[in-house]
This record gives sequence, structure tokens and C-alpha cells, in this order.
Amino acid sequence: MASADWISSFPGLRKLEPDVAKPLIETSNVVHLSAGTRIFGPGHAPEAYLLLLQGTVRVQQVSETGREIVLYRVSAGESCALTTACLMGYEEYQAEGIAETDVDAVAIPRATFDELIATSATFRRFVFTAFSVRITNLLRVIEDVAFARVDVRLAQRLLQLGGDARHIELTHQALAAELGTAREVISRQLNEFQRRGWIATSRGAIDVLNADGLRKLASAP
Amino acid sequence: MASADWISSFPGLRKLEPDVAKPLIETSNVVHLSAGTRIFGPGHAPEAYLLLLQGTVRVQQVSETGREIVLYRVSAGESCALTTACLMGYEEYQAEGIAETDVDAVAIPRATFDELIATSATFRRFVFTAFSVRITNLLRVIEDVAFARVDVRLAQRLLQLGGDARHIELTHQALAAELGTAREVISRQLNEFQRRGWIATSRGAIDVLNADGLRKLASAP
DNA sequence: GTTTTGTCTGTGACTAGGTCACAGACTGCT
DNA sequence: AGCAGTCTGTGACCTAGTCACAGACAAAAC
Repeated sequence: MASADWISSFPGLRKLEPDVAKPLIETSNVVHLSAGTRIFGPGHAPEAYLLLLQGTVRVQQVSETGREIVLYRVSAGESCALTTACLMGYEEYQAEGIAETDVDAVAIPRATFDELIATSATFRRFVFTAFSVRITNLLRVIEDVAFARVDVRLAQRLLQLGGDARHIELTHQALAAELGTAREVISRQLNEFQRRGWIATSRGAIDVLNADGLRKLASAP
Repeated sequence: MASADWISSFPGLRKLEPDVAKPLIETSNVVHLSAGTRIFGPGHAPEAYLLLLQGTVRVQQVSETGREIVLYRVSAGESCALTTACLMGYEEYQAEGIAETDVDAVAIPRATFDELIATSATFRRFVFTAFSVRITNLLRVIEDVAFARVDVRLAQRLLQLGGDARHIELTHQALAAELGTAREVISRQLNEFQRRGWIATSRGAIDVLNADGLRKLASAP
């Protein structure tokens, strides 16, 4: 059973019918996963539908040759689309989900999930909308990988990862995995950005000095 | 109203509960679309859930710069995932669907679709499974675009498009759009394949002469 | 039949990006 | 201080994408 009133953390679920909310709360568990945990991946399917209360999950694809690409991140208040698809369609995926930070999540067992989908229009809508957003996201990834330049994509990613702090603790290798490219390519691009005074690099970290420069490149035609 | 007993064309729907099948048949229309019709695309959302009876639909993504990439094809007995996502999540997509051949399809209105999802476990399962398969597909596309070589991808695509007839009526430009690359790249690769005796090219068409050669490359490490 | 028009294909030169091999440089540990 | 493991830099080379333009072909127009 779930400890508290976590439903209110999810705007899409606040209007959940009370007689539906009750079994949901009763059969779900609030779980804690520590940073680095592999939540799902090829060969082990998720057992439950996860709603994140706290933390972020990184979903990525790993190729046979060992190269990686980040597909999207799931943050607090969201649910993982692949988990959803997996539960809904009874299919397995080649992508894997990693807890980037410590994560608190609500785990809804498959049986409850099935029942809620059947009985609650609100719940259906919540699940489907989340799903829809992810698909849009994946299409964007395809477009980026196929057609966008790496310098532009890197600038975008640095802005996104840096947040307000404008400080990013990632190795070049990890940044390459973000974009699905090679480490050397990232190193060279970062050198160029540094030469232009947009960033400062240090071992394992990057500081954004001139976000406007990056933004200009990031929105290039 | 639908003309006939089209439900039996869809294995996943054969077990549909009779009291559910009735409204489905009554409110759905069998429609005919001629080759080349744009079924959905940015700016005009699909109005109904489509089940294909005959023909194929190509779903592709077009970038601002005019480059294209084929995401997947929907054939007889299948449904279009993006349409599904769109109906389910009330979102719009940047991809477009084009009838590649003349198409016969069953159009299920949104209201009916919503009701069926709510009332029929069989229908839900049918929709979700189809959806799941598409997602797997999209992940594969991402992996290919990001990590696979174009010669390998082209060989795969030629085998797939050629079918048993081993004859493909596509221009180099169209093949480039299949893989999300540039026309010149395709031209050069085809020249190389021809030099190796695997294919014969003519204006607007390609004949596969040595499928084994292509297969060998297609399954390269 | 010939000309015109539009589409399709071929090619060279160049830029961007990915691969390979290896050299240093920076931790953290002993 | 010495050492191991990780992280970063770099040159050489290959693959892929871009640009510009030249022909080749097919169908329609004359």
C-alpha cells in the first residue's frame, strides 16, 4: 500500500474518480530506487507501471557496437512510455532505463493498471497523453539524428543539461552518448566552443560562460 | 455503415465480443483512398482510427530543409500507430501518411474508438499490441540512422522493397528518402553495387541480380 | 519527326562527421 | 612518490553529406 496522498502530485490524476482511486492507492507501492539502478532493459521487462514522484530516469538505446544514444528522460510527475507500451502491448524493447538520481516512484501492478485502463476515462487519458508526448519526442530524435548538425545539437544539449546553474558534470564520452555520436567529435566541438569563449571545460565538467552564443548556434537554420 | 464482414480480416479482432462488434460495424465506414492521397500530416489530424483492408500506407517525416525519411509502412491487416496515438493522446504529429497504393480501409470514428477501448478488452489488446510493434520499429529506425552504415542499410532496403520479384520501381531520390540520406550518396552506392554485379539499374528502376551479395552485406557486423 | 521541357542520373570538389591509434594528463589509491 | 584507471587531445584516414553543374532520357508540344 502507498504511504500518502501521492495522487495529488499528478495533475492529470487529480480528478480521478474516488471509487477508482481507492484500489489504486491500495494496490500500489511507493518504491525507492537509488541512483544508477537499471530499472528495465533488454531481457528484463518492467513488472509495473511507474509514476515518478522524485528524481529522473534516463532512457537510452545501446547498439551492438557499444555506442549509445539517449532517447529521453522521465522526470517527476511523468511516467515512462516504454514501460507503458510494454505493459499495454506485452512486447519487449531493446532500450534500457537507468535511474539518474535517487528516484521515488509509485509502482502500479499490471493487474491494477489493466483494470484502471478499463474503468477510468481519466486514467486512460492520463496514460495516453503521456504516451503521445513521448512519441512526439522520439520523432524529434529521429529528425535530429538524421538531419541536424552535431554542433547545433551539442549546443542545444548543453543549454538543456546546464539548466540555470549552467554547470554540467558529464564526461565527453557521456555527452557523446547523449547525442549518439563519438567522443572525439564531442571533444573537438567543445574545443571550438571554448575557443569562442562560450564554455570553460575541466575534467568531467563544463561551465557555460556565454549562453547566448550557444543559443544562437542552437537555433541555427 | 460497413459493407461486409471485414472484422474477420483482422486476426486480433476475430474474438471480439458480439455485442461490441455490432456498434463497431454499424458506425464504421469502409473507405477507399486512391494512391498518392495524403491521409494525415502536419496541420491536419486524422479524424478516425484506420484499419487497412487493402494496400499500403507510407509514414514519413519531412524536415524543414526538405529532406525526408520513411518511418514505417502500414499494410493490410494493420493499423496506423500515429493515428492511434493522435486519437488517444489528442496530440498532433509532424509526420505524414501517404497512400502508396490504392487503399481500402475501415474508418472507426473517434467516439466509437473511445467506447471500444473502454468496453472491450479484446479491442484494447489489439490496439495496444499494434502500437507496441510500431514503437519497436521506431527504436530500430533510430538505431539504424544513428549507428548503421548506409551501404548496409541500402542493401537491406533493396532486399525488403524488391520482394520476391526482385524488381524495384523507385528513383534514387526516393531511395534516399527511404533512408533519410542524400540522392548522390544513393547514386554512388548503387554504382558500387552494380559494379559488383548485384543489381542492374535503369531509369527509375532497379533489378536485383544477386540477392546473396546484398544479403551478405545487409547482415554485416 | 524534331524540339522542348521536366525529370532523373553521374561526377568532381569540398566539408562534416566517424574511426583508429596512440600520447598525455589528471585523479585516487597505496 | 609510484601506479592504475579514467579522461582528454590529436593526427591520419575513411565515410557520408553538400554543392554545382553536366548529360541522358521520356513524354509532351510543335
